[in-house]
Amino acid sequence: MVRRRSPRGSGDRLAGEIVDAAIELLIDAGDDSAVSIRSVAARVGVTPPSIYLHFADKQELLDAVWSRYFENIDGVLAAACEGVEDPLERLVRMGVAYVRFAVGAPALYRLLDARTPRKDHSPKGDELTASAPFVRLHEAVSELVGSDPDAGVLEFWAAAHGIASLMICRPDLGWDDDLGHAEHMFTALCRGMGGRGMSRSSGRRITRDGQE
Amino acid sequence: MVRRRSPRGSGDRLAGEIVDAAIELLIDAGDDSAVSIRSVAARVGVTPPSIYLHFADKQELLDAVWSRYFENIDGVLAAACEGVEDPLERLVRMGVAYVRFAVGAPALYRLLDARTPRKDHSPKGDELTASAPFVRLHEAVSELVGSDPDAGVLEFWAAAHGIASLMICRPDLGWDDDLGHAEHMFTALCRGMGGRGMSRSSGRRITRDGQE
DNA sequence: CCGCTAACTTAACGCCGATAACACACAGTC
DNA sequence: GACTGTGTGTTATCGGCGTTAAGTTAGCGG
Repeated sequence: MVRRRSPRGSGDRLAGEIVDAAIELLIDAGDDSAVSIRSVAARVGVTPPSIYLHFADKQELLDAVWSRYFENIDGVLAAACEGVEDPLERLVRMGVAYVRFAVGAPALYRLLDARTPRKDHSPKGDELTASAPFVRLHEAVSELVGSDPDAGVLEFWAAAHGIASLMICRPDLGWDDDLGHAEHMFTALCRGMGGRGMSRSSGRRITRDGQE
Repeated sequence: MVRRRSPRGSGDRLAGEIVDAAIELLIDAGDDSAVSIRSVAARVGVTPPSIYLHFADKQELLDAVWSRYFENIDGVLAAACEGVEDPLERLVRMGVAYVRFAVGAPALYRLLDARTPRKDHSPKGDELTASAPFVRLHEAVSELVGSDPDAGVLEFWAAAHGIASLMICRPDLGWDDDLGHAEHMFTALCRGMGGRGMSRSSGRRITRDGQE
């Protein structure tokens, strides 16, 4: 594969093509084993070291792929609950849409936990809290629950992720080939959250190691 | 490191030592990158190809590691809800215990979804359904919910996995360094499930691709 | 046309998972 | 006690991986 050298100012163009190529490889193979620096480079029509002009290492490339992929989620959530007023129903639909989005491109979705957490990097909690899908969920949760909607969003997301993750990596568990389980779980979760005055803290503090 | 050859009958002894070594490496490094066929072999005191006398490939070794690790979960669940009668409370405690178990050894827990699903392997749904932790959860869910406890268990597990997975690979999300979110989520989920007569199917069928 | 530097290539390092071919020690047989 | 088969490993090697150092080429300002 041939590829003309980028004109002087715009070497960054290659960065985009690299991300595109990685996404295509992930989707085609349905498996991250097909994505190597070398295979991505070959697909773009360039030599492997060129990748490093634009990404510090492979993980940074995969982060970029994840970002590009995850940008789409907000549109999906918006479409899922369009015209639905009831906050519980909105949440259930968004949850189901999230799971559908995830299982629709498993190899891409799995980038979420494929990465080993980097210790060096600052807490991105704020950046998440400010993201479009988060605020969208936040609205609905706020309407549904009395107190601590932030916690509700996080837990809702965790539940959605759990379903998506298990459906992807343990498909042999009786998911009935549809999203009924997802819908059922979200309904239960939202009904439970919607209860009046359930506070998050039960008084005692539950530590990670079980001590104290 | 030296190692005497195993006596004639018991070559399988090495298999156990290999699994031990892999577990130690995972725990020490907190990261699967430290586990290679070579590093495991070195730790056992053997050459790399010897691994293949006992495991077909690296994935099979990791599966064995996962099995050994996951065998402990039933004891953890049992201990967590010992003496607790209320099924909702039992479930919440087991859920919290599950998450604590997972985050306590993240590198080990992550083996659950590190593996790319193998297409060739038969549905292991039955084997899960028969497993000790599953039946333990099943009991509690059955007491709590009217219909379809199997679905309840699966969804409960998915929620637990979601929390654990996110806490491990996105520690920067405001988990408050305790398991309060887990407890809160399980409480909500169980309360929602415990409701009277919520059926799983809503009539329409929710397919994965959103068509029909 | 000159020279600078952005954009990319060539070559190589060390590690990886995996395999083929070989070596050795012990068990059973005669 | 020598013979042989086989379980239990080792040696040597393959191709691929992520990554880096050093070299090359092409476009743009002067």
